[in-house]
Amino acid sequence: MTVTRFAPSPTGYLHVGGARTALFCMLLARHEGGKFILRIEDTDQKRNTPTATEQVMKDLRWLGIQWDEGPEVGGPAEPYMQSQRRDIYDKYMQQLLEEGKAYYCFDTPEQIQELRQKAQDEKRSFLYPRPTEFPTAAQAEKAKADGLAVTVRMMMPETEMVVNDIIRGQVTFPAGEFGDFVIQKSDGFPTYHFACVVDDELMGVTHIMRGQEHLMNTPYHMALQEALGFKTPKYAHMSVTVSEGGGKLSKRERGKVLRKFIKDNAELDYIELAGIGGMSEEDFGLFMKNKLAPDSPQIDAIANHIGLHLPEINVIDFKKSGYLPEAMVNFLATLGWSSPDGKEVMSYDELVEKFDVKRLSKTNSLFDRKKLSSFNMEHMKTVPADTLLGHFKAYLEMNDSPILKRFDDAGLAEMLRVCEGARNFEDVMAKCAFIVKEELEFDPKAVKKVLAKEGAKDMLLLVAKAFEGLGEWTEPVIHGAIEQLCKEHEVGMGKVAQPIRVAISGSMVSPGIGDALVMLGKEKTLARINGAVGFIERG
RNA sequence: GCCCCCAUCGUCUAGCGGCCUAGGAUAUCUGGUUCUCAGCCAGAUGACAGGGGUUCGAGUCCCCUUGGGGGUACCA
Repeated sequence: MTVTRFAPSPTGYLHVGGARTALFCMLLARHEGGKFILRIEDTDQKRNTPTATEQVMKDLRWLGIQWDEGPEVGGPAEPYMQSQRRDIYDKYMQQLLEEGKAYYCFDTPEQIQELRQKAQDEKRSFLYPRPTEFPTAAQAEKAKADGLAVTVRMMMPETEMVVNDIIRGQVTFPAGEFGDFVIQKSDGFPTYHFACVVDDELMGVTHIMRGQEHLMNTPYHMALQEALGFKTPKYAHMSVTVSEGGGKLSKRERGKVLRKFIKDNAELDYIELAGIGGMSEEDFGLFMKNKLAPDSPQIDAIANHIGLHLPEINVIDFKKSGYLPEAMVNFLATLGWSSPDGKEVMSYDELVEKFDVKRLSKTNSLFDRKKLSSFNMEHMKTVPADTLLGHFKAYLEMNDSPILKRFDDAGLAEMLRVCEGARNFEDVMAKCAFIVKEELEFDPKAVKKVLAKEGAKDMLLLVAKAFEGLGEWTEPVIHGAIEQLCKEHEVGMGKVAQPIRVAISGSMVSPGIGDALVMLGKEKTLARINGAVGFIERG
C-alpha cells in the first residue's frame, strides 16, 4: 500500500508552498488508494510556536486535505508529534552507538565554527574530521555531568551516493561530499535527519514527496536507513514554488512589503504602529531593522490600519482575501503538475483521479496570483450553491463584516447570485458593501461622469416619483418602471440606471440595477436618491 | 568557494527524434454583447537562453557557456 506523509515543523502559519507539498502527498495517497499521514516535526525547541500545530491543521482542513493518521485522528504509529517520541529515538540511537555506527562528540559550537572557517579560508568544503578514537558511553555520561555539550554523530560512509528519484532520475553524489553529521543534539533531541528516518520507517511510509531543498539530505537519510536496517522509501523531490520577487516563496515576504511601505512613508508614527500591532516599541524597532519576524496577525493589523494590501502567502491570508479552498487546491496542483488531458480547472475528485507522480515537473514555478484569481472565478461558478454560501459566510466572519448581521442565508445567497462573475469574495464586497454603509461617500469620478451631468438631477426626481408609486419592490417591477421611464423620455437604460447607481452606491460599480435596489430596499433607495439630489443641488 | 537541481510565450504548462510553419491556459491588447463593473463571445500579440556536437532529421539526446533555484547547521 502506498503511504505518504506531510511533516511540517510548527513554526507558524501554513504557507502555500507547504500546502502544495501536503496536497501532492495526499493526492498520491488518494489516487493509489493508500494512506496519508500528518506528522509534526517539533524537535527544535527554539523555533516552535505553541499555536502553530493547531493552525496548520486548521488550514489543511480548510483546504480539504484530511489525513488518515496523525494528530487528533490517531493511528497505529502514535504519537505523531515528534517531541512525544523521544524514547523511540533513544532506542535506535542506542543501537547505532552500540554497533559503532555513531559516536559521541564533545565539541563546542565555537570549535566547530573554527574548523568551518579554516576550511573556508582554504577554499575547500567542510567535512567534520572523524576522530581516531571515540568516547565511551561512560565518558559521555561523565561529560554530560560535567556540563559539556554532548552530541551524537552518525558515521557517514565514504562512498559515492546515488539517489533514485522519481522526478529527477538518478542523482549521483561523488564520494567524500558528506561528513559525519549530528543526529542527536546536546539537548537530547534527535535532529531532523534522525527523527525523520526513524518515523518514516515506523509509520510505513513508502513514498516521500518533499521539496527539492531536501535532495541533498537524502544521502544522509539513506546512510541512516542502511545503518538501522530500514527499507529505503521511494523519493520524489519536487520543484519549489518561487515568489514574484524571485527566491523561494517565503513567509517573510509580507513583513518585507510592510517594512518597505513604512520606510517609504516617513510620516507614519512608529510608536502608534507598534501599538496597533500589539508589539512593544522595541520589537517594532527590531522588525524595522529586519531582525524580528512578527506573526501574521500583527503584520495584518498594521497593514490594515495603514490601508496596505499585503501579498497573500499563508493559506489563511488567501482565506481572508476571499479565495475558495477548491480553487486554491486546484491552482496549487497545476504548479508543477499537469493533467494528461490538458484540463486545468478541476474538482478535488478529478485531481485525485488524474494525479500521477510521473507528471510532476522538474522546473520551479512562480506563484501567479492573477491566474489563481481566474481559477477562483471558475470555481465560484461551479461549486454547489450551499458550499459557496458556507465559504462566503466564513469569509465575512473572518473579516468582521456587518453584512453578516444584516442578511440571512437567503439574502447572502442572493448577493452571491447577483455578483456572478466575481473573481473572489472581495469582488462581491466591492459591489455590495454600499448596502450596509451608514454614510454614503460619492466617488468624485462618478460625480463628474454621472451626477454632475445635465439632466441627472431631473432624472433622479422622475425616478423617485415613479418608484414611490410602485406597489411591489421586486426586480421585474423595478426593471419595468425604469424601462417605462426610458420609453417616456426616449433615452437609453444608461441614462436612467447610471444616476440611480451613483445615487445609491456612491460609485459606478454595483450589481445589476434592479437587483441592487431590491437588496437595498425601497425606503433606503428613496432616501439615497433624495440625498443625491440634495448633493447635486449643493454642487 | 564547493556540491546538487533546473532551463519552451510575461506566467503555468503540453511536448518524451520526424505528427511542431511549437499546442492549451492565464495575462495583455482589439472588437462585439450589456444599465456600471465583472462575465461572456470573437480575434490578435507572444516562447524552444546561447554555442558546439550526435543524427538523413533536434524543442526533444550529449557537452560547454550563461542564467535561475537549492544545499553547504546541535533548522526542518
